[in-house]
Amino acid sequence: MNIAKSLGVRKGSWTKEEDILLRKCIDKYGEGKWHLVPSRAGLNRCRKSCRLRWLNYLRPHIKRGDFAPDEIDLILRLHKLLGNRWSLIAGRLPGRTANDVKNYWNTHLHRKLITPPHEIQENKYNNTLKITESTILRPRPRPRTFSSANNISWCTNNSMITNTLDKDDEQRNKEIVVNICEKPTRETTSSSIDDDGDGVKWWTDLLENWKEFEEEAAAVLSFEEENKLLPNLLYEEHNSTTMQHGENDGWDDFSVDIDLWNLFN
DNA sequence: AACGCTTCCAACCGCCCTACA
DNA sequence: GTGTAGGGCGGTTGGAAGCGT
Repeated sequence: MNIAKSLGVRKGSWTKEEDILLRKCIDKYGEGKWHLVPSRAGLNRCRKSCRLRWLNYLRPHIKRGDFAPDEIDLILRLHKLLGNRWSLIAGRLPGRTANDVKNYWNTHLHRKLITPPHEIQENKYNNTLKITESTILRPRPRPRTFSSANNISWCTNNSMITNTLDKDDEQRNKEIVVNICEKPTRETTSSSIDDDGDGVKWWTDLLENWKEFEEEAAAVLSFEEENKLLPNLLYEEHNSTTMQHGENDGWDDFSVDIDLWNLFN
């Protein structure tokens, strides 16, 4: 049963007046205590609706408009590393919200990744996804978040990574290892992007070299298996971050706080 | 101009995690 | 240990806007 409906809570698009009321309320009381926000602000909205409106639209410094090539590149790389953990990905893109990133992925990048480049070219004006057995994506296990750095122990053995995952997940985890070990340079990244100004070449290369990726990843994985290096690598990356408590500067809510940016540079 | 189809994105939904009683 | 409430997340939806015919 829909509680919102049963209580007569307003739904749908927000009006300017509602935005003003919500903004005033947050200015006055600060973020948090969302259950109190509707009454404090005088809004006939549920707490979740208020929170979402603030986080995705009203919060200061939110960037709107097209994604820059650098941002697209970062999204592609982070998605390869993290999967659909939009809040983590958005945390690495100043001014972008998880919803923005998710929407951008679903409307622009996802389709490109699952449609071969020549088909995109051919279907320039009608490149909708053909639903076939091979293009239907199975749902993934819901990603878990970890509340403290102590939980870095999740990677103390490789079995955790592959336990509950399907084949796609295993593939992605191989890629994680490749990413960590190779640390692709910024120069190669930028030049790939600049080739077409659209960030397309990077993933085209990835698709073309998929076999190589697989082979390298398999080799690295078996090496890891023998030497148990992955946990140490991650742990060192984690410890190498020198940020003091409270200095996260917007890089919030990344419990397994590997410095991802460093991984890419 | 009108219609139908597609794309985009703001907002909602349901679930999970954590804290606390 | 159990139940509950609040916060947060990813997946999905619905309507507006854009586009082609």
